[in-house]
Amino acid sequence: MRILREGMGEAPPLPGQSIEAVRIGWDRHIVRPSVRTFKRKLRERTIADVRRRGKFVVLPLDRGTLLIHLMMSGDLRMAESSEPPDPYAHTVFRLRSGWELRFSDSRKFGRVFLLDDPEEVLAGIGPEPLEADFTTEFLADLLKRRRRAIKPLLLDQRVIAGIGNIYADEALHRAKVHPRMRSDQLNPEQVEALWGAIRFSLSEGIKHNGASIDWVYRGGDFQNHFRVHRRAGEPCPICGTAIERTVVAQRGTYYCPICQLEDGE
DNA sequence: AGCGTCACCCGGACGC
DNA sequence: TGCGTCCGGGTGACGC
Repeated sequence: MRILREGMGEAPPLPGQSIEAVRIGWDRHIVRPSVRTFKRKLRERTIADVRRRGKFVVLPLDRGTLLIHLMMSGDLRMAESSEPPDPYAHTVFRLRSGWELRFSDSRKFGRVFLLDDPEEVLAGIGPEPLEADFTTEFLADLLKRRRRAIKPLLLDQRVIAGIGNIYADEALHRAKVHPRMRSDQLNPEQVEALWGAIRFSLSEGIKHNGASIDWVYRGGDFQNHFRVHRRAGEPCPICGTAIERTVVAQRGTYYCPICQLEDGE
């Protein structure tokens, strides 16, 4: 996990930083415990590590664990206390070092948990698709045991961790699988292709520091590498056909009507 | 089990 | 120019 630094110079590593105080500008950022307890408990705790599990940023402390879900407009960055305030930094961890960890979130959808045991929240999340144990056989078995449209399945965090709308669209296009195709209908070649496509798309996103869509700049530029997502009307990079937009499970869905045939074998 | 719908939030795009 | 309205992103609650 990399925490971007705003402005010039290098931010100190987060592990080892101790929290002096927390400022909360939007109470509903804090899911639990209550804002009051959250602030009190965090004072003088030390951040021990920076990890990721699914879409959560995981900050193990000397006692307890912070979980932060950025949703789509959230952003974590380090800034010195003297730097101009960020009007969207609704939750700010002031550190003893004079630095701040700012959770900026213009649309206020993000959420923060302080838990004694992070498994209270993380236990329900599916396997990590970039881990070695996420094999094609594992994916094949998982898809075979369910009968639902492949795209909502990929988005279901209980099934596989960390795939969002962008990555589902990109992976399905790369694997040439129609977003509405039933998961148990994919043939072995399609499963193999999807396995690679999921891992490739997520790795690309990480390599590019994620995507910045709309006006919400989050440091990354993966949006410049989308093949289909948000590209309705533009040519498919494989066959040149115009990319189409449809809605699958209430989510905007972009696909190539030629490469990703609904009943295509 | 899995689908549809709604709520949450707000900047930008669009229409008048 | 200044309004009003709609959209979308991830998730959870709720009803079927």
